[in-house]
Amino acid sequence: MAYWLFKSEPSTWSWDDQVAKGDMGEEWDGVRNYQARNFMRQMALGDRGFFYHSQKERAVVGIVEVIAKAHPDSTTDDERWECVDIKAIKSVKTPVTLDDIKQVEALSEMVLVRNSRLSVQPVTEEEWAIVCEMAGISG
DNA sequence: GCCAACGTTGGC
DNA sequence: GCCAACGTTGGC
Repeated sequence: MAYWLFKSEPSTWSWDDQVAKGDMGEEWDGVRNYQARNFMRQMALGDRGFFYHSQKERAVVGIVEVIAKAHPDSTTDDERWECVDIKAIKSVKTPVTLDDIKQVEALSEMVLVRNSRLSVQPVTEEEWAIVCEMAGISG
C-alpha cells in the first residue's frame, strides 16, 4: 500500500465537505498539473492519504482512502486530465501543522516542505507513521 | 496583500 | 527546442 497527500483550499473543498460525502466519497477533480495527475495514475484501491488544508490553516486534518482508480475528470472534456475518488476514513485528533512538520528533522524531505505547490504528493511510509503519531491517530 | 517558486504557453 | 512572458499557487 502506498501513501499520499491531497491538498485543498478549505474554502473550495474542506475536510468537512469530504466527511459529509461519507463512504460514497468524491472525485478529486480539478487537478490541472501533470505531476499531480501522474501520481493519481499510480494510486491503487485502498491506498491511504492525508487530507491537507492549504492557505490560512496549513495542516493535515484527516485520513482518506482511494476508492476508485484514475478515471477521466468529469469537470472537463479535456481527456488529459484524470482523477481518483477518495473517501474520508477518520479525522485527526490533533491537526499537524506545516510548522509542526518543519520542526521534525525526519520530515524535512517531505514534498510538502520541498515543493509546497504540488497539490497531490507521495508520502513515504516513515513520514506517514511520524505524522500519524503527531496527529494522535494510528493511521 | 505580497512575492517567490513553479508550470505552461507561444514566439522565434 | 529554447526561452521569455505570463498565470497560478501557496506560504508568509
